[in-house]
Amino acid sequence: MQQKLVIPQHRKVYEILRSHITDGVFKEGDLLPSENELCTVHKVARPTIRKALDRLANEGYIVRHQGKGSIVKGVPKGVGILSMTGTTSAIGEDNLKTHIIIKPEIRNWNEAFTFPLSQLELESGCIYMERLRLVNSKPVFYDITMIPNINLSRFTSRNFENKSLFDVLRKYYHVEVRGGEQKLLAIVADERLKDYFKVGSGHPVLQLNRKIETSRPGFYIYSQVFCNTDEYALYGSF
Amino acid sequence: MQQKLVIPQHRKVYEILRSHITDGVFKEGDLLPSENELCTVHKVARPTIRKALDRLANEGYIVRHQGKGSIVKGVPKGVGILSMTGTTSAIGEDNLKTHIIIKPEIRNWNEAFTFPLSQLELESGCIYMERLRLVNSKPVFYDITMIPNINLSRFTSRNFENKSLFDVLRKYYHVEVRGGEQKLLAIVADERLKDYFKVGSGHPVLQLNRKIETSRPGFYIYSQVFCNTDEYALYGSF
DNA sequence: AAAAATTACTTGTAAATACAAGTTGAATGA
DNA sequence: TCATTCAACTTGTATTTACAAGTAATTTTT
Repeated sequence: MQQKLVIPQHRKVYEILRSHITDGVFKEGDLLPSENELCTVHKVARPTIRKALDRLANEGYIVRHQGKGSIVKGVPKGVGILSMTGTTSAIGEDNLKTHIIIKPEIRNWNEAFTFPLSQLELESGCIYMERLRLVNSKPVFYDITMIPNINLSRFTSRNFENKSLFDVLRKYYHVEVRGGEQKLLAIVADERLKDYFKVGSGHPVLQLNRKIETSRPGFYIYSQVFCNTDEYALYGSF
Repeated sequence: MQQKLVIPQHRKVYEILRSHITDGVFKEGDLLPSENELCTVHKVARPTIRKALDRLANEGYIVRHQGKGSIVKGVPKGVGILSMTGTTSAIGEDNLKTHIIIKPEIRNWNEAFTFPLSQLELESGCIYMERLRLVNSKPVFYDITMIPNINLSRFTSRNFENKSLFDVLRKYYHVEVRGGEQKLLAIVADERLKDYFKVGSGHPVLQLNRKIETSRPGFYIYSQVFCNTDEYALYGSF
């Protein structure tokens, strides 16, 4: 089966306007050309233009005001760790340092935190690693990552110091992250976390259990992240 | 200024179909009546029906297939509280009971948790309420909600027991939630939380500070939610 | 000069019409 | 019987037309 090769007009207009916003041709606060102007420019009828604008408004690129016009709101703002895949993409590389606690090694697994595993995943074994992440030299994240050992040759011999795991997967294994699910809870630091985060007894810690979908069907990445939110609260937008 | 009293047809149709899905009249997997059938039933033209269906599809209630029809997908539940606006939409009405701790009342405010306030918001005062949410008869959420007192006539006299705040805002005030931002952290239960959640000293609690955007420009809802994640972890997909 | 009305825009809603394109099952043919 | 064709659906795209309603600046009136 072929790709749909005819791209509808309203989609073309959407793509054009969208790129004009992301590229800065239209900046935040700007008034978009009126619907009728856009009609003549793109040589389509108003409902077609409106369909494109509907989508832009829906995605947060613009806000429309009856009687005034459509005002550019800019690119929908950055998503924090709660809707992102890795720590690096949320915090940024500059302030983030990584200590490898346990280098990637092949293990058996029985379960991935609270997520059930498929037969194939169980049989393949997992690549296990533990990392401590420092934000501005302070330990904030401690994460355990488990990846099914499927088609990842020489993975355990790669170096992950100060590198994004997901960049490696994308670059060398063509595995792209698509989304995922996560469970959040608050716990009390155990001995290990007290040691890593250098905190006292009874210290609250935020825990995330995540199952991350990839572009490879049936290939999931499991990770468990512990956060010390004393100084850095987790941020997310939706 | 008056409320907008004329509700557009496409909106009415949307509300009807949506409630039919949430109430189980249409169940998951069901085939919705065809667009033309819906036209005759609701006595409107097809573009009007399509606009209602567009929104339902966009919000994940239905999936449309060219040549086949629109298939009901159910209440978009995949998204938990982390990407949703209220507790009700994440947990579902059935298992959720609400105790009003402080009924909506008008107050002054100096700050909204960690979020800065605009001049207008400060001058308008806020509607303040506190609620305890029970999931399967166990206290799990305790939330403080602050809403700017702008154009919300008779709001404080409404009843919010076991009702979704956001449904009320949508239905009676045409305020729709667009998105928002939130900060998450883990804390130790204070005396108040220990009392509400019936937990002992040193109990970890998950705290969310949220600023929620609405369809009204400049109108934000602020809420602070405390969760006892002992039995129910917060769930989210991205 | 200040208030009110007008006018010329803007977006919002709604209908009627037409055809394209995907799906399905029944009728038709070999 | 089996495969093909066809007809009758479905949703998708697009135009044209019309009017409602909000906004803002201009003009007129007071």
